[in-house]
Order: sequence, then structure tokens, then C-alpha cells
Amino acid sequence: MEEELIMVRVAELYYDEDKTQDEIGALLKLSRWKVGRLLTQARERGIVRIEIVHPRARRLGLERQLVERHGLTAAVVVPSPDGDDGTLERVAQAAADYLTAMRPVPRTLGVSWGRTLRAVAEALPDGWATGVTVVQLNGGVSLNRRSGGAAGLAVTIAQRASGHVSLLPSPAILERVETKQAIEADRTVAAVLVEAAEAQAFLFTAGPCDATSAHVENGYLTASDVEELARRGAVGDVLGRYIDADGNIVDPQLDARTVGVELGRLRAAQRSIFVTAGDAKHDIARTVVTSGLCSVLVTDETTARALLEER
Amino acid sequence: MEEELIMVRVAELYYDEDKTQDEIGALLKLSRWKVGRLLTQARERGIVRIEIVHPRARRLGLERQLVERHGLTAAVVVPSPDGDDGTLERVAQAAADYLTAMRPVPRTLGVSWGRTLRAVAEALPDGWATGVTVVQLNGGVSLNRRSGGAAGLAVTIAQRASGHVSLLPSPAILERVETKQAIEADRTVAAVLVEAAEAQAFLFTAGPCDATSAHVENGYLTASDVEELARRGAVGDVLGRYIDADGNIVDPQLDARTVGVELGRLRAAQRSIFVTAGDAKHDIARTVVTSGLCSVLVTDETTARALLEER
DNA sequence: GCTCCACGTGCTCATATGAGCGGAATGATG
DNA sequence: CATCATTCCGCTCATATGAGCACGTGGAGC
Repeated sequence: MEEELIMVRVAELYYDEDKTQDEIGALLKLSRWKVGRLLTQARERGIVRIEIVHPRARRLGLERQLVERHGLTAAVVVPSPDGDDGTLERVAQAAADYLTAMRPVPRTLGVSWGRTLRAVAEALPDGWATGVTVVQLNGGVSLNRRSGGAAGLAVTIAQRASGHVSLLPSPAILERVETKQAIEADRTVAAVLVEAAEAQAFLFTAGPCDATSAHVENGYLTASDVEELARRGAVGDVLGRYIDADGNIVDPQLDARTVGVELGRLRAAQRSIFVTAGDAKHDIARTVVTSGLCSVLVTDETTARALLEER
Repeated sequence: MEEELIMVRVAELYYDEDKTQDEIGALLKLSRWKVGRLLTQARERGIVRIEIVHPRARRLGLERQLVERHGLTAAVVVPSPDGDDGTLERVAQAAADYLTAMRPVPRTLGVSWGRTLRAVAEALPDGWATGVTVVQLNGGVSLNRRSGGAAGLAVTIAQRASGHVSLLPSPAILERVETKQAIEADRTVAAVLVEAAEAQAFLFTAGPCDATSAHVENGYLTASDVEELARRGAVGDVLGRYIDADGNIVDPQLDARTVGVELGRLRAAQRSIFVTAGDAKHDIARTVVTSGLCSVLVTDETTARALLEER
């Protein structure tokens, strides 16, 4: 279109050549106002693209769309680096920033585990908050308070906020329902579960439903278990509970053997912050977002775009 | 750096959120002026990138650098499309635009041939100029005034400017020097050569020194001839004359058998417009530009960047 | 052929913004 | 410790810019 060509010319003179709208008008024989209007149109039509290039930048446009489309309280989207990856770190950093800035500061914060959350914990600065009690939401691996396992991450978050930590001394999934019930009946465990369920904020991730799952890695499930779950429609797990694309539990029997807060709690929570990074998790991320499991989403640009595509 | 983080935040609020500098100042507890300065810095440091996305857009920044660095009269750089190619068309379009806008309109325009110039000819609108005489600069293939060969392109350019055309009725390269001299002695040919040498503007391209060369395709040279030339340092040809990286004739004997205007004419000309597109021609393009064969360069972004790299 | 609506255009005016300046702070140097 | 240079900051003021409005024009519908 002829008009478009003029827009391009005007935009070049304005942005590349630092001419004033007046000058451009004189040059192209257009009124000053026409030039201004062409410029706004050029921005609207996306001919002029203004981009903020920085690892810590955010994609506010995408955030707005996500909040709008999926009824979230907030969304944080960071740019995905070009070819390579540092995506996880960027997202973790952004999540840490969000937590640090979050007001009011929650008295208790429920956390799940996984590589992503570990990165978030590491990205939190010392003194990111003061006096926050951190509670584990689901059973994990290492019971050691120091080490790098599921517990370590909760400990790190708590330490850096000069707060307490309540660990859930239980495996993620048990082999028999009876054992699970016995564990939950245990006073310490029960107390932590109550505390967790009542947390003022939740911070969690999700896992994809494939062999790379942490459950397989830690021996709670076998690769064929996961395959079977996928066959039955599971797209991934949240707090150790495998759900399908609609957010429903895929295998109630398995679920009954899983120790941790129930998903309903996340849906009911004021603030449940979901952190996800990487292409493998698009499906489970979509489910978490569309089935209302989170109110705040922290993710990378690629995932954000995937979540905005027509279902 | 801490400062940088604030710059990013400010830029986001300003460009993505359409806040005024005042508002941002209030929000981040900075003076209005500080905000303004951060914004300019962000642009300088390239944190804020303003890009004009359009096939017909030009890269004025690169053009400036090229003019500066290589002492050109003008440069036209169009964006290279992402993965695919329409690069040739874009460059041709840009060259056509340049010709159309060029003032003063030359009375006679010397043209070479090749796929690129053919595209330029096609991109020229009817009536791009009036009364321009088009002269062929070097020997070509088809002697037919209508068809799509070397001559056709000159005819097209002339027709669309309601002008005349002077074709050079000669092969590009002859087998024996004597034949070449005989041809040049021919009255018609000699007249055209004089006219060509005295043209007020030149429009030409260059070919890379490889088997894809038009000389091989048309049987003036064999693939092994070209190989040999490359071995002796040739990077490509201009008006059928093979030159090395410094712009010197590689094989004087071959050159003596080549019919057409001499390269010195291009160097001496007021306006000699060099059009080049595509990655294969970076080397010959560099030579043309650095050895002063052209005063105006029309090319794509990728080539432009290559020409700006430290030798 | 007439009317009316919608749109594009050029204007006035309030506001946002960048240039330039003097003073304060900071840091290097003797 | 004194001095000087350099940088940074907040301000004044001129200027560039966008919102809103009135007008003209052209096209659709009656």
C-alpha cells in the first residue's frame, strides 16, 4: 500500500534520522499532524517495533494478554534468549524478583520442589523478606536439612528470609495406600500438612509427563508407569499429582498414595505462584493456567506465546 | 549493574506501559530528569532498540556507517528477510527507488547485466524518468532487442523512461585478441563504447568468481577457467573483468579479450551505482567498495554488515 | 439529486520532553 | 589535608508533541 510506504519513510526519518515531525512534514510535504498520525499508526501496525533487549527485561505486552485471557492476578514473562538457553535462570530470577517485591509479605509460604524452584531459591537475595515461614507442600527426597534435595530448597528460601522452615518428612508417593494413610496420621506430618494447606501463598512448579520426570529419577515411579499415565491422558504433575489437560486427576488410586497438599488448595488460594520454563512444559503449563491452579504465572516468552495460541 | 536494571524498568514503563516520565519518576522515586537521562542512555546502550519492520524499510544506520567508512556518495541498505529469501527483489526494488529519485536525472545511463540488474529493470515503474538514453557497458549474450537476455534489460530500462537504448552488439569475451580488436574497430561498436564511456551515470553489478558465474553459463569461460582465475586471486568480475581483492585485473591477457568499458571509467565517474545482493558476493562487493569502483552502493543488510567488519 | 454520515484534515492548546546551566558531590592528585 | 577536575543532579526555559475540536469532502442511501 502507498500509505504504508510513506509510514515507513516517516518512521525512518523520525527514529533513525532524529528529525522532528515538523521537518519531516516540510520534507515530504505533509502537515505536521499528518506526520504525527502516520507515526502512531506505524506503531500500532507494528511497522515500528520498540523492543527492550535485556536478560532482565519483561514482556509486558504478553503479560497483559495472559492476565486478560486466563484471568490471572499477575503474570511475569521474560524474553527467551535467542538460540541458546539460560531460560531457566532468567525465569528463576524473575520469580525471585516477584517474590521479593510481593506485598503483603506472606507469613507462611508453601513451596513444592524441582529444578526450577531450586533455581528460584538460589536467585533470591539474602534478606529478600523477613520472618517468612516456609512450608513444604509435598513429599520429597532428602530429609537432610542442609543438602541440595527437596528440603534444601525450602531451607534456602527460609534462611534468606531469616524465617523458619517446616519440612514434610515423607516420600512423595508410597507403594501402598495404607502406608500413605499411616504417614499422614503421624503427628509431625499431619501438622505440616495443615500448616501447608493454610499457607498464605504458594510457590510451585509442574513436571511434564515423560521419562525425564523427577519421580522417575528418584524411583517413586518407573518409566513405564509414566508411559501408562501419559496414555491415560496425563500431561504432567503438580505437587506430585498427575493431571490431564482439563486439570483432573488421572489415576485416583495413584493419587491416594501421593503425600501432600491437595490441588484444590491451590485453586482456592489468594496467591498461588506458578513458575515454569522451557518448551517441554508447555502442555502442563497450559493445563495449570487454564484450570485455575495458579493466580500468578512466571514464565519465558516462548511458553507465554504458546499459552496465547488458540487452544 | 544496578543502574542498568533501573534503565530496563524505566524503559518498560515508558515504552510498554505508556507512562509519562513524570509518573515513572514518582513511581521509582527518581527526578523527572533522571528518568529522561536514563531513557536516552538506554537507547544509546542499545537496551532500547527501535526497529522498522518492513520489506521496503532501509537501514539508515548502516548506510551512514558505509558512507563514512568507505567514502561513498550514498548507500542504500535494505533489511535481509529472516530465514528465507526475497533479498534480491528487495535490493532491486531499492535500487529502482534510488534511480527514480535520483537528481539530476542523467542524460545517459550506462548499464551492465546480470540477474540482479534484470530484477532492477523489472522493479522500475513506467515513467521512472523521461528521455534517458541507456547504453550497454559490456558485451552480452542475446542481440535480440526484445528478449530477456543482456539486451532486454537495457531495453526495459530505456522503454520505461521513454528513452533510447544503445546495445553493444558483441560477445562478452572473445577467444582471440585480434577478434576483439576487430570488433572494437567496427564503427557501431566503437560508437557505443564511446557513448558508454561518457555516460553520466553507471549502474552495474558484479559476479562472484565461481562456477555459477554468468560467463560460464553462457559459454564465454569454462568452469576450469574460472577455477584458475580464483587460484590466481580473483574474487569476482565487474563488467566482465576479473579482479583480485585489491581491484586489479588478474589476467591481462583475458582482459584484453574482454569487450566493454574499462574499470577506470567507473572509478572516475560522478555516479556509479553498484547493486549487489546475497551472501555469495560479499568478497567481490568488498573489493568494489574498497577499491573505489562505485560511489553509490545498494545492497542488503547482511552484505552491509560484512562490509563493515574489520577487514 | 439531495441528505446525512463518516472520515480525513488542519487547527488550538495543554502537556511532555530535551538542551543548557549552575551548583553539589565525588574522587583523584599533589 | 587542600585543591582541582569531573561527574552528577535538579532546575529554567524553549520546543516538540498529542488530545480534542471544527470543518470540509466524498460516498452511500433514499
